[in-house]
This record gives sequence, C-alpha cells and structure tokens, in this order.
Amino acid sequence: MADVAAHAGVSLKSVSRVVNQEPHVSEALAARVQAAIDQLGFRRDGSARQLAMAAAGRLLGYVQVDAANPFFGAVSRGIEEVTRPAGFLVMTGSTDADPGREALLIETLIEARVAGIIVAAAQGGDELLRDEVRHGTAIVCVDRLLSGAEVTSVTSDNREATARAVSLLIERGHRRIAYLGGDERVWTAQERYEGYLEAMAAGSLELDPRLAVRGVGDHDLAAAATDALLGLERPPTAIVAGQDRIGTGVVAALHGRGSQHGVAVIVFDAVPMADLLDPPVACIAQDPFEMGRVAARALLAQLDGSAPDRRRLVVPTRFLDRPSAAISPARPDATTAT
Amino acid sequence: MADVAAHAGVSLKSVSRVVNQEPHVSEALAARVQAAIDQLGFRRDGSARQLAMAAAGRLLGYVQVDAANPFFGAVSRGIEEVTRPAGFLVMTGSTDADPGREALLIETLIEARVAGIIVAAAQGGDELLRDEVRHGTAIVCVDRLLSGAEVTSVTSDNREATARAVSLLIERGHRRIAYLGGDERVWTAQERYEGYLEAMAAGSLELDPRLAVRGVGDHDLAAAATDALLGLERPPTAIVAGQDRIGTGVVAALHGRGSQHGVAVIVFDAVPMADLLDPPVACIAQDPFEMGRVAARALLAQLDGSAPDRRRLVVPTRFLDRPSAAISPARPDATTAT
DNA sequence: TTGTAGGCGTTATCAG
DNA sequence: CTGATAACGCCTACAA
Repeated sequence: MADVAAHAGVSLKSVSRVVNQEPHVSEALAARVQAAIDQLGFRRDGSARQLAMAAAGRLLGYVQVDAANPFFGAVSRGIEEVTRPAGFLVMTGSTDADPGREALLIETLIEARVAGIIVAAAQGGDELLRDEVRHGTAIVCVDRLLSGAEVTSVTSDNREATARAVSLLIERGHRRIAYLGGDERVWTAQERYEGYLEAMAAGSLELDPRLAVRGVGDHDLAAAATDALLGLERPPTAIVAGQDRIGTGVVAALHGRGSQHGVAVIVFDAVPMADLLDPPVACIAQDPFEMGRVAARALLAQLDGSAPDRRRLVVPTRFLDRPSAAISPARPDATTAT
Repeated sequence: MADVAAHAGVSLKSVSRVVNQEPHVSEALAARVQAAIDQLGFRRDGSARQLAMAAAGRLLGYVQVDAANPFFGAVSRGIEEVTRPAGFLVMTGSTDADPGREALLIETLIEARVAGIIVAAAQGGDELLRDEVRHGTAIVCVDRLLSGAEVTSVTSDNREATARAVSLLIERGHRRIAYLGGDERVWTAQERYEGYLEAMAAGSLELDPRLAVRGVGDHDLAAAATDALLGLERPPTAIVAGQDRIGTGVVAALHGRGSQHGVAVIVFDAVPMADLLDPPVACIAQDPFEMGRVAARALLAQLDGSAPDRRRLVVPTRFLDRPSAAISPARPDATTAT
C-alpha cells in the first residue's frame, strides 16, 4: 500500500480511503490512486485489515461430518444463502465424525478468528465445544444437541415425524411394523427410535423385539437385516428405515423379490428417485437447506445480540408418498394371519 | 498476549515461545505461562500471526458451483483429504454458475490471502481468473478448462468415455442410439457430445439428427425429450444421457412403460442406486473424490514450486454396468426394421 | 534461557 | 479534502 502511495504521490491514508470507497476524496486523487493500484496490481491484505480494525472479521466456520454427504452439502448451501448477503465468508471442514478432527478443526477456526461457528452433527467432541461456548464463541448446532451449554440448535422433528409415519401405517391396517435404525449413540437415531416406540404404544401394538433392529446404520447391514426380517415365519408388512442409507439397503434386499412381498417401506430422509426405485419407497424428507438457513440466521442474530444464545429450533420434515403404492394397506392375509 | 505476559510476569516473547512450542523454554516458565493462558482464555490471533510472518497463510480457497451437488461435495472431500494433512484450511463458496458471484467470491478469497484457489466448473468468469493467474495467484481448475492462461486443470475423460460407451452399444447390435446432452456452451457437455459423434462415425452409423438432442440439461427437459424420442416411428433402442440429471429424466419417462420398450440406458456420471431403478441404467462414473485429490496435490506442488504451473490432468471414469440387462443387445425387431 | 526493539499492512485519530 | 502518527497482535533478529 505504501508502494501505491509513493507511486501516486499521495499519503498512505488517501490510498486507504480510495480502497475503502470512503467519502471526501477528490476525483482527481481517487483516479490517480486507482491508476497506481491497477498498475501495481495491489490487493488489500485482509489480515492486516482485520488486525487494525480489531473487529471480528466477517468470517464464519462450518464444521460438518462429510462434505460429500448431500445432507450436509445442502445445509452448507442454506448457510451460504444467508451469510453471503451479509458479507460473510464461510470456512468449511469435514470431521468424518472423528472427535479429534473436529477438535483440531474448531481450534483452527478459532485461531482464524471466525465470528461464529456452525457445527453440524457428530457428537463426541462435546467438551471442547462447551469450553468454546463458555469462552464466548458464538456457536450453533445443526442436527445435534449440545447438553450442558448455552447453545442454540437446529434439528428436524425426528421423533414426531417417525411417530406420525408409523401411526399412518397402523391406520392403514399394518400390525407388524419393523424398524431398522442406526447407532443408538447418535442422538437423531435415538429420537427416531423413540418415535417408533411411541407410535406403536399409541396404537396398542405389542412390540416384537425381532422387528425393532438397531445399529444397522449402513447399506449392507440394513440389507442383511431386511433379509433376516423376511425370513421370519411372520415377516413384517411394513419397514421403517431410520436413515437414507438404511433405506437403500432395505430396497436392495427387497429388489428382485417381486412386488408380491407387499412390504411397505418408509425411509427417514429423502432417498434420491424414491418413486422410481423398485420397490418404490415413501420418505420422511428433512429440509437440510432450510436447516442451514435457520442456523445461519440464528448465528447472525446471536452475533449482533438480537437473539438469545440458546434456542431450540425445529425444522419440520415433509412426508413424501408420491407413489401411493409405497405405503399401501397391509395385505389381508398378512394382517389376519394373527 | 501482553495480558498473558503481565499475568505471568514474563516478557512478550516468552509467551510467544510457549504458544509456538519453541524449544529452549524452562519448564517452570512454560507452566506459569500456560496457567496464565488457560486462566485468561487466551487465543493467538491468526491474522496478526500471518501478518507478522509475511508468509502466505495456510489457507486455500475452493470455488464450486453448488455445495449441495454431490459431485462437488465429493471433490471437496478429495481436496480436504490432501490439504488437511498439509496443514491447510479450505474456504469454500458456491457460485451457482453465476459469473458475478464467482468473481466476488474469488476477490474475497484473494483478499483473505489464500495461498491458492481451486475452481470447480462454471465457465464465464474466465477473464477475472486469467487476470488472477497473471497476477501470480496459484489456481487449479477442476472439471473445466481455462484457455489463454497457464493453469493446470483436472478433468474426466469425457469424450473418450462417452465414445467407448457408444461403441459398446454398437458392438451389442444397437443401431439407433440417441444422445441427450446439456447446454452446448458447457465444455464437458461439448466434449461428451463429440464423443458420441466420434463413436457413431467410427461405427459407420449415419446420424439421425432427431436422436442427437442437446440443451436438455435437467430432469424435466430430459423426460420430455425422451417422450419425444419414444414417439418417433422408429424410436431409439438405446439412449445415452450426458449428465446424471438427464439420466433421471430418462428413467422417469421410461418408468412405468414396462421394460418391454427394451431401451438400453447409459448415463454419464453416477446415478444413485442405478441398479435398483426401474428401468436400471448403466453409468459412466466419474471419480470426483479423486479429482479433488489430484487437484489439491497439483496445487500444493505448484505452491512449493515442485510442479509446473500448467498441466492437463485427466482422471479416468469407470463404466458401471452391474445389471447387465441395462445395455442388453438391441431387440432384433428394432434393429431389422430398417 | 530470557528480554528488547522493530516491523508486517491496514485503519483510526487528530491536525492541517 | 488530505496527511502524519499511533495503534492492532504477533514474530524475527539481536542482545543480555
């Protein structure tokens, strides 16, 4: 910048004024400075700027489990949509659900002097997060909670949505409804499972423990579990999958058996092309995009003090059942075989 | 930091030494300083650090079209996998293929003093990019080229892969092979289209212009185009879709017509659950994850001067045809109806 | 092993 | 409207 000043024959501050488009600069001077800037290819240095202004730079951190996961990608878009117009830049990193990576990432973001951090899912590094919160860092959680700290969180209505879906199956005559869920230590998985139990109880259906399977959080495990379910002397007439990957496993296991099996499938989280699959499935679709927007708005509001530090924000899911066949009424023979 | 020094009764530099884990510090002093740090909740300031060291901070920029698109998400993961071990943090932003946004984003990244930038797809803001390259910024392009500048680019073997797929169809007896492609101004779309033409010529098949459709780059347009193809008096026996979204449109249009139509479908880019769809499709799968890794390695190598500024790096695609039915031989009646 | 002086590029303050 | 000077928080170089 000094170079520019020298080149233009003006003072340092004048250059600064031009660069920042401050008022009270004569056109002549501005032009001269601009010429020098162009000629020297000058770029103002964000670090120095931030240092001098002592203000928190317009930088945000977004910590996610996996950038390649469409859910988190969509959250990311939601965040950007809100933060970019506000002039923020987002620094992103994936943790692979590894608390160590998460910790390192967060430390780095803090050092980069981000104004706030959005953390999407992955429990485990909670202690560090709580420390940061106490330390005054603005943090918002997405798709997870953080107990023991004043944090606002944005989640789906996991339990309620699952309960509604199961209730719907019951309404349509299903009695043997299976649930395949993921790792029970994951909060969302726990919530969804409880929603299932809730609805089963509300429908006065006794719970067959063989139909309530947990810890099958990936495609292959879910496919194997589905095979096992179908092998029972009285197989379920409906299967609720607690995650998209579980859903694809269920579909894979069902695929090719012909649609005669008549098993209705509902998957939590949107499955791509759900209605073109064989068999088709109904989905409890989260709205990650909106979750990102909500989280970003909450963070920005928190930064300018216009919102409390701790809120529980719930983004509703939508039930997608385009091919009505997906959750068709249970076949009579299956129901009456009791 | 001065606070810490005062609190611990030591000098500024001693605190700096402890923070940076420099050698030659007595344990007693280190402990005292560490205590003060913990107590005051001190965090070293990345901006100041960067400013003082005059070195380019360990920051990288990644500019993509859409973070919610699994392709770019996977590229992002590939980049991270390489850059994080090297101690870099990645700042990300989506452009929505809008040159204006892209420009703004890049400007911002430059101001943040990133050491280099990876730009994934979206042509249009080329002039700005060329300027930056001339200005000395290290830039690597992914899934696009940048003419008129010394940039290294990482792409798939778009043309060759498409040609191979079409040749395979020809080998299996197909004569009427349709191609549905996206916007011809997009480089990848152009390459793939040319691959189609190439293979048709190599197979000595005359090109029916009604079967070579371009500019149908989304689901609905592709579905409509497919309907039109099926309405021809001599419909194609095979359809090659130049993008995943086009592929889903084709599948949607074919879905429910029964598999009797016997149309083989090949989609460029991996379609989720391709083999469970009705009808199933074969895929020309790109490897975005690897593309990201390659790009990141190229950028890092360029930064430390161990690689030239300009290289054309090609990451091969894989042909996925798990359900062999997908590209089954053309049905005789369709072929002989000539 | 520890402390001191000077500077990194920018902005804010206060004179001219 | 313009310019000199002092921060900002840290690091390197040099001295004690």
